[in-house]
Amino acid sequence: MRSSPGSVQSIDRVLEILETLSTAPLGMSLSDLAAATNLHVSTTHRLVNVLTEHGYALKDSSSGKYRLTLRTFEIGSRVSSVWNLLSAAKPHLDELAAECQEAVHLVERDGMGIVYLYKAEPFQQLVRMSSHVGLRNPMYCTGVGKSILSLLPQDEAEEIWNNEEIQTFTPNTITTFPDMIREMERIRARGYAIDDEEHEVGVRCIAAAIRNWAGNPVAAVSISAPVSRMDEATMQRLLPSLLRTVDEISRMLGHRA
Amino acid sequence: MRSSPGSVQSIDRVLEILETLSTAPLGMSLSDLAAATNLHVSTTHRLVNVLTEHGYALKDSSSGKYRLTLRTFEIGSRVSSVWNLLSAAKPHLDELAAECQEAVHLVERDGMGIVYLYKAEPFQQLVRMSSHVGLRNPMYCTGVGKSILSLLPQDEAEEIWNNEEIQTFTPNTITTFPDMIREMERIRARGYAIDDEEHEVGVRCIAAAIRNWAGNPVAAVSISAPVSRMDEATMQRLLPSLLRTVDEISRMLGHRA
DNA sequence: CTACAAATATCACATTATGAAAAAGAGGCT
DNA sequence: AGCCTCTTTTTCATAATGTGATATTTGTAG
Repeated sequence: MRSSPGSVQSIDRVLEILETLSTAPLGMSLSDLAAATNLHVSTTHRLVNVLTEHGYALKDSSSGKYRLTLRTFEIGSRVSSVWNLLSAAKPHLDELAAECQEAVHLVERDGMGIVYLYKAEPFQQLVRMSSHVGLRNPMYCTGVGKSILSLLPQDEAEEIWNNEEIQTFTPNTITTFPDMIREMERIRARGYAIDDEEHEVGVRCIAAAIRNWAGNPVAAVSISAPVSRMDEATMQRLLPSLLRTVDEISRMLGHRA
Repeated sequence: MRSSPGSVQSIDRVLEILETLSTAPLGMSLSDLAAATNLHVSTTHRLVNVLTEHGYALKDSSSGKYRLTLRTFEIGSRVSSVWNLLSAAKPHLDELAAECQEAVHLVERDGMGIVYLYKAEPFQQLVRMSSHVGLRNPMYCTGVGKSILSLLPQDEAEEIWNNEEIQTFTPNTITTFPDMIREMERIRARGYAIDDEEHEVGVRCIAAAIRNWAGNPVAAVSISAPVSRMDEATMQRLLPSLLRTVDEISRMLGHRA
């Protein structure tokens, strides 16, 4: 009896182990791992050993705990879209960050969410921001996400909305679909999105989408700053640079306006 | 009959599929994938579907080819050592790159090799260099690798050497162990390593190791440049900054001199 | 419309993964 | 030391699981 069409027990389990290990910065003992995954110790041992033999995990000789090696990092960096986007975008993003003297983010759409691919920060601008390369966030609560969402076909946007577990991160978070539809119209009308403390209190950002050769919004760029430094006037001042940057990157991906 | 102790066929196979897909920037059709992995189409289909259902791969609707999503990128970025090192090192590396106006690399040791974690480049300094974040290289042919190797216990260094398939990348590549032992002594004596076109013709670099709380050389930093810009005088000029940088990072990891 | 190729689904079979139980290690306490 | 407890590793009989030949569907080109 197979649980669902196209499911292989041992693989389901080993992937769960991989993901569990990835969230344990200090590593996990075999029994921790078995407890966390609800697998028998014996089974866990066998599976984590397979990961070890393939170089994905190792057993720290001093602590005796299992943790991930850089193998997943290596493979993750090879994902083609990372390459394509980063090589096209990096110089532009560094330039934008230097020009604005604020943190600049590049994200790519991945399924129902977005993943941060790059973060350019001006020197010593040490504002604590929860974003970092590799982080996955939903679309509805971030400037970058909303800018992408607004350019998708309505049914696709709705599907993404419905698949998301809507959380109220701050008082400003958009939590109903009608509100989001109005927001998406505003974004399309002005050509950029604003995240006004919708995900993190105290952080405001402006964002715009990058389009590929087919015109699809595959990625986005944002400029983020504490509200104190990001008032209406500042946003208007930074906007042209942001829009120029996403245009230049879009063109490098083959987009024709 | 199990092929080797601690081996699970379906997992071995799915990992091979994952790795194969990671090297195919344009994606692969099911039959391509089956051919590349020597698996039956039917089996390949089942396994790649498991990856798809877990969000690691997707089937591009226009081309019909399978490729990896950003899931591995996401998980790879969570690997704890990446976090620890990068957060400690990033500002120092950016500063070093700005100061030297040359490309700066941060690598971490992973098993028998090194993996590039970060690359800081001064503006518009577009020299083609094969290195990029996520790349894995052997130790014997890179400055960063040699600087780490030189601080390992002799038996460990020898084990790494023996496990490596030694390739002659350039006329300067060190290809015999006695030569490497002498080189390691030189590196220990002066406190830094030089890669004098040993991996790539035309690229010279200076490198030094980062030590953790236990004194182990877990990572390294290098400054790379075309030979034309990296003569003896330049190296002597850049060295203090490099050594100061690795010292600062080592201290942040708890190393006491 | 037909033919061919590629992708997906089905299913009987035995190979393969499973987990109980036993063995081997690693500390901790008297 | 020696004993006890907890954790990790190995073993092995069992049947549940993954396998791949075959069938079906889908897609593409002539």
